[in-house]
Amino acid sequence: MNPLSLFKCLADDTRLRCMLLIKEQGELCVCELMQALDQIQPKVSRNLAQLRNCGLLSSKKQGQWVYYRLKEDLAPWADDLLEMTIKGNPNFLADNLRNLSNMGDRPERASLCC
Amino acid sequence: MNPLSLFKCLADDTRLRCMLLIKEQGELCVCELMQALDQIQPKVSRNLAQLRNCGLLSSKKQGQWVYYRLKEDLAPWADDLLEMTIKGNPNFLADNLRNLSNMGDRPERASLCC
DNA sequence: TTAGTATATACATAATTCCATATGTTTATT
DNA sequence: AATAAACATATGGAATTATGTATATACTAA
Repeated sequence: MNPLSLFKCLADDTRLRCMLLIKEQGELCVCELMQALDQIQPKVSRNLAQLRNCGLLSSKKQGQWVYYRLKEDLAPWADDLLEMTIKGNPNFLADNLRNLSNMGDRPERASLCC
Repeated sequence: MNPLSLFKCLADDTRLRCMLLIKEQGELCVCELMQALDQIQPKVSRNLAQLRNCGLLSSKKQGQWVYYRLKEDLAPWADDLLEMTIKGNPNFLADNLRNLSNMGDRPERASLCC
């Protein structure tokens, strides 16, 4: 992960919020991100695909849902950078996290039930 | 300094290298950055102006030269982020620093002579 | 099998960003 | 005063990026 690629990925509101929300929440599926960001599905999906292609996210399919999380081998400096961004901007995700917690019928995770 | 603005500023090769070089060197003038980056003057100048307009850099004129440095009140998380980027990518600036040290006739700084 | 939900992607267009060239301003030098 | 160096900026156009719509795939449930 070279720094220019990382910053290009983060230089878009949708992608930045996706990355930070996933960093905070561990993993999220597309429909949760749609709700959190209040954005239509193709927009969210397309940007997540881009983040995965750049090596920032990985995805796993579970039933009808696709969960995205930080790539397991993400460079430590990049991971720290995300954390620092969250810590340094405590209100940046406030609306998105509220939308997420207001979401009814969030999909159950394998990690929660097994 | 909101995170999206910062990442947009850093999502360009010229601007990213300018920021990291200035972070490392304390302050640099336009002609030094031209040499370090091997880029023409209007390109460097334009991007520095953008970084200043976004609140990342400040400039001071000294004789015929204009020196750029990190804005004094730059948010600590942003400053730390730059440092982390440098530390996490030790070779990223190698070529630029070599170009800089090969530069003959670097302007003398007030900070060095007074 | 049919219908519905979740996600991905193709395509055309809109919006943004980036650039080289040309030119202007300021300062230093002769 | 005339020339040159350092820097800034305007402009038109090129290139990149982002978007909405439409559609396809995969899975679930009835």
